[in-house]
This record gives sequence, C-alpha cells and structure tokens, in this order.
Amino acid sequence: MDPARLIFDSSSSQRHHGQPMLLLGSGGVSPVFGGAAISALAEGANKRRPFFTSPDEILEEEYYYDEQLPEKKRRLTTDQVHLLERSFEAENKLEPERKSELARKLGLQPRQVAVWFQNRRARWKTKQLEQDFDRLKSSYNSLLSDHDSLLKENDRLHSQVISMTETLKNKAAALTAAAAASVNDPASLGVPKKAEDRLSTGSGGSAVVDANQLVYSSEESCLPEGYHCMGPVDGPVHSEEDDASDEGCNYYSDGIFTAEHHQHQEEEEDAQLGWWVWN
DNA sequence: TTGTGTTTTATTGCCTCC
DNA sequence: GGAGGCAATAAAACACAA
Repeated sequence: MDPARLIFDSSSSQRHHGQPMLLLGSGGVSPVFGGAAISALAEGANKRRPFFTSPDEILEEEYYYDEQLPEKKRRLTTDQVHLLERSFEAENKLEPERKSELARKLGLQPRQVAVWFQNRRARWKTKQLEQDFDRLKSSYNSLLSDHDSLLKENDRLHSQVISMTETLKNKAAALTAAAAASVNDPASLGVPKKAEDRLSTGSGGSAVVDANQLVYSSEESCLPEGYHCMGPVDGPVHSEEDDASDEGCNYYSDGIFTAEHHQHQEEEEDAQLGWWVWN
C-alpha cells in the first residue's frame, strides 16, 4: 500500500457503514502518533491501548476521526475478544441492535464488531470443514480397511475352492481307475456280486467296485474340516444306463460315494463347488 | 536480530434479499 | 437501490526457530 495514502481515503470508505476507512502505509508507525504510540506498541498485548478508549468517544465521530486518529491496525484486547466470543457462541449472526450494544460495551466501532463477526464466522466455517474432512477421512479409511479384509477373505476362499476342486478331481480319477481295474479282474478285488448294484464306474458300463475301497471315514474325507458331503441321502440313484463322467461324483449320507455321471451341467457345478455345508 | 510462517484485523467486490 | 453476508485478499501483528 502506498504510504502516501496514509490516514484516510474517504472517497472509497463509505460502503458499509458510511464512515471513513483507515488507510495506513505498510511498515512504520502512523505519523499522527509520536513516541507515545511507539511506546504503546512496545507494551504487551494485554496492556496495549485499545482501538478506542471509551464507549463515549466512539460515539463522537468528530472526536474520534478528527482528534484521535487511530494508530495502525490493532488487535483487540483479550477482554474484548472474550466478550465477542461469548456473544458469538450465543448467536453467530449479528443483528443491528446487538452490534451497537456490543460496540458500545467494547468501545469499538460497530463496523469493527461486524467485521469481527464476519471473520469469526469464516474461521468457524473453516474449522467445520476441517472437522468434516477428518470425519470423512476416518470413515473412508474404515471402509477401505473393511474392503481390504473382504478382498483377502475372498481370495482365501477362492483358493480353498480351487484346492478342494482339485482334490475331488484326483479322488474321482482314482476311483474311476479302480473301477476300471475291477472290470478287468473282479475276482481280484473280492467284491461281492451284489455290490454291482450299488456302484457304477461312470464309464457307461456296468462295473464292480470294491466297496471297502470306496468307504471314506470322516478323517479321510477330501472335504475340509467342518464340511460334510451332502447328496442324495436316499441312496444311490444311478444305474448302468447312467452316462458317467470322470469328474462327476455322488455322495452317500453314510460316507460312501461313488463316481457318477451328472447329466446336467448344473449338477456338475454343484458337485464341484456347491455341495458343501458348513457344520 | 532476523527471516518466515501463522493469525488477526480490515477492505473490496460480488451476490442476495427486501 | 440499500443493507448485509461471504469469498478473496492485503497487511499488520504475532510466534518462533536459527
């Protein structure tokens, strides 16, 4: 700011309250004050002379503007700020009556009170925004953490499904191989003839399988701990006419299962993925 | 003491409302 | 059109490390 514009610029200061605006040069002390002003500035903040010295004086504009030209921009005293803060807490908007009353009590220009409230509202708004930001950030971080946990859990379960599916495939293949061997040499397996009715190779033909080999105890189960095979609990519903595949298998509720062809794709998927129930 | 960052006081321009 | 609010900004006052 040009120091030459020091003191008043009455042409541009009528906007809000119809009073002249202070225009002071940057740096230095207003020349309208001498050593007294400098010594006043040297005092502590609480000891500083307030902008206006008494309520009566501020109401006498002639006195104030003509005889007690203010110093440079000054901070309000702690008492003034305290009263303004209390007033702001009660109501952050300033009606004209309250503005005048506060100005009178504080020994300030009503315009200064209005400006203080305006700046105080701006600070309050900034603080609110910061708090809102912190809340949103915290919420976001929490959601992000939950999301990460769910992703990890999803990956873990997916790996488990793949592993179990692979195990099932291997066991089904072993069963198929065993069944095929029994076709070639039934006597070697010592399988009772009646077992033919219960077991099927899934290869499209009649097969005799050693039932003892097909009995799985719960400890030997290919299923993960806590899972049980579920299936047609009423017993095997398969026949020699079944068009068995290597991957299909069916499970008995008594722990016996046989290779079996699944005629429908949905059933195959069930056997691979969905036939588990958690205990 | 000085440089620098922050806070406070104040102004300006624009907008809305009555 | 005047009054008042707000955002942006200037500038003084202040805090503090080096």
